[in-house]
Amino acid sequence: MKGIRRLAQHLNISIGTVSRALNGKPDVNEDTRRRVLAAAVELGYMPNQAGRALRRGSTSVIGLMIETSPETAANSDNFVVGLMDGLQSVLARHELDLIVLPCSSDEDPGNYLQRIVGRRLVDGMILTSTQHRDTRVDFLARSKIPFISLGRSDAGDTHPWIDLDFEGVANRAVDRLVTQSHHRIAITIPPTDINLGYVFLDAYKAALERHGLPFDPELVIRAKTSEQGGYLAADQMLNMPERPTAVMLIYELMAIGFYRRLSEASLQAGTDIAVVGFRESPQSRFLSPTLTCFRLSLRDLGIAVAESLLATMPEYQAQYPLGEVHMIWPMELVEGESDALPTAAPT
Amino acid sequence: MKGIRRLAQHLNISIGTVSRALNGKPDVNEDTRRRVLAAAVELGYMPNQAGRALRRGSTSVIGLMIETSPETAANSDNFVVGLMDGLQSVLARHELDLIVLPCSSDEDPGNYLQRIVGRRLVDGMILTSTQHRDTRVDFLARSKIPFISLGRSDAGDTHPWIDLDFEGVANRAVDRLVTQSHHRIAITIPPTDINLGYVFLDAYKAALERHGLPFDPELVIRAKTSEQGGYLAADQMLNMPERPTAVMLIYELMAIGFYRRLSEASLQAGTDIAVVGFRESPQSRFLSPTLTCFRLSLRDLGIAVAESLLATMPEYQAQYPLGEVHMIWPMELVEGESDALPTAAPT
DNA sequence: CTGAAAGCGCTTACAG
DNA sequence: CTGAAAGCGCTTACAG
Repeated sequence: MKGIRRLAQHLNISIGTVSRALNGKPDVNEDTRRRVLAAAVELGYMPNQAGRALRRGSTSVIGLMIETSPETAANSDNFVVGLMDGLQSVLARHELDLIVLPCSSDEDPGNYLQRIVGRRLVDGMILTSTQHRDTRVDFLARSKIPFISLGRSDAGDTHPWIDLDFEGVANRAVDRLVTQSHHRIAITIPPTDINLGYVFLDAYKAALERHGLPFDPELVIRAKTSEQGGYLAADQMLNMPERPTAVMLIYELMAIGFYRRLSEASLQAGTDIAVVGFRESPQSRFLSPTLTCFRLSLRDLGIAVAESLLATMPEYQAQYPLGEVHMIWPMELVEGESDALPTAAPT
Repeated sequence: MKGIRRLAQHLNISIGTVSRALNGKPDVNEDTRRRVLAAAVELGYMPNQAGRALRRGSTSVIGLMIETSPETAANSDNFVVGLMDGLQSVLARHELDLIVLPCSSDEDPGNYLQRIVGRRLVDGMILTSTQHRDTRVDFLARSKIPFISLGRSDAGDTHPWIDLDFEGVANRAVDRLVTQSHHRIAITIPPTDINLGYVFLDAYKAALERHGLPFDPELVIRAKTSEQGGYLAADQMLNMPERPTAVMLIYELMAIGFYRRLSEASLQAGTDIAVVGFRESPQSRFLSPTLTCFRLSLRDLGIAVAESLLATMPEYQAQYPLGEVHMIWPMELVEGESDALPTAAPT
């Protein structure tokens, strides 16, 4: 005898009553409920997930899909782990559990997701590393499972998403650099099909145009979003016939490699070339020079993502009347030393 | 009509035969099997996890528990994400899925684990951030669920574990520094009860003793395993009346903050103070000066962890006859510039 | 080789 | 307020 049956036998009542007591149903004698709850703790009873999910038709589990290929591992994980606490703080209100679903580099993300969703492992999904053309989005929309993506895709506003304010970042970075008299401003974008690369590039072009600056495709450097990518980006820039005087890095960790390459050329960020990073991180504050970048609260973002997901789930949408969320998450400029040119470069 | 029933109806055969065909049972007509497999793909059928798990009594899911408090998030995640690909490469052989179970900072890790295991969400568990006195280990041992911990605990060899070679690292680091004529060698250890702090400290003491150097408790600096922790550790060292000439940092990211504080004092690692980091990471290679540290393959470690876990599971142990694994994972010295003192300090 | 049936551990209408 | 029973979607002895 095990599970709820054992508990019921121990108390000498039916399993139905035990279940009702445990699940907080109203029509249970208060004394019975107390006895059941006490016995559950005493015997360490936990309802079997499979039995419960099968009967209920839902799992009370929300999945967060990440990719674990060595490249993405190096970047996005810090970001994603930072989100989790915020996500869980919302989900915990409703006794929903968060599980992270890592798609290995051996498996196609689309297939992986199909397996997870097809098996009904989760009630809702959160996607990360959204691609420009992302088949996962189409699949989830077709399969009617509640989901939200962290990042837009070319599917536009046909599904819930929250994305970082790449436009704002590009605008303010370019404004700031132009004010410092820079007019050859490079950017790095990821070499993959991740959507943020597209968004950032467009925003950069628009910002240049606003300032009447020409767009030079040579100044768009495709580089891995890693320390090494930063190193190689710096290398590429140093070898340009007409060297840019400023650069915007799309990932904060790239700054470490970028700085390294500069130092090998006896150059320094801030003094010899202006560098603006993307997301503020512990690293950015302790690098020398400190990195000018943009701040956001990962916890608050996690909370917003979770609430926006719940807003699409029938059982919870009354509590989160947000509709289908399409949201740009603001980021705040943090001034560092990396673009503080003491004397503005002459135009 | 849905699930396996729909598939069976579509093919006009019984659900039993469908199940047997899908699960590769031998007593199925090959033609029938082909038709079933084709129809499953066509209709996008995936067996419902709850139904399958309930019937089988096992989930085919392995859990990897991590902690998502802001502090641990900053460190261990890079490490853990790096493991995942190796873990999955082994688990995939047996159609086992890896899920990551993040314990939020609001919840007690022991309670969290009890909930997960009690609900039978997974067939086996991998623990990380093993504490010196780790109640999770005791709980898992009592509940008879297969598990392995990444890191030893004070429970000793009563359960499977794989741990990094802190002893070897401490030995080689001290040897190397002593050869460079250092005799005041500091170390940092985490301010928490995580077991690696204990192991590292013991190994450090033993290494000093081997060289006939006195142990000075003042040289053991408790510092957060973060950039900021590194910064504060450097600060503390600089203010010591008798300043250490070398330091071993227990986490690689601490070097960034450590370097920053040195640069604020117009000092440099390698020239003014020898720094040895712990695990090699992309950062360590791109810092200036590059960090002397120790290399390991996270993928291979992940493979070893997964295989050692399977070795404890009845269905798989014949394929992985490793017994109960207690394993120290070797690490290889990577020479950097951070402890390359051009002129040895006089004794 | 295939089908009919039992049963995994729950939750929840339904009777009483 | 409680109990007995049905049934969620599977897998697997058991018959044939």
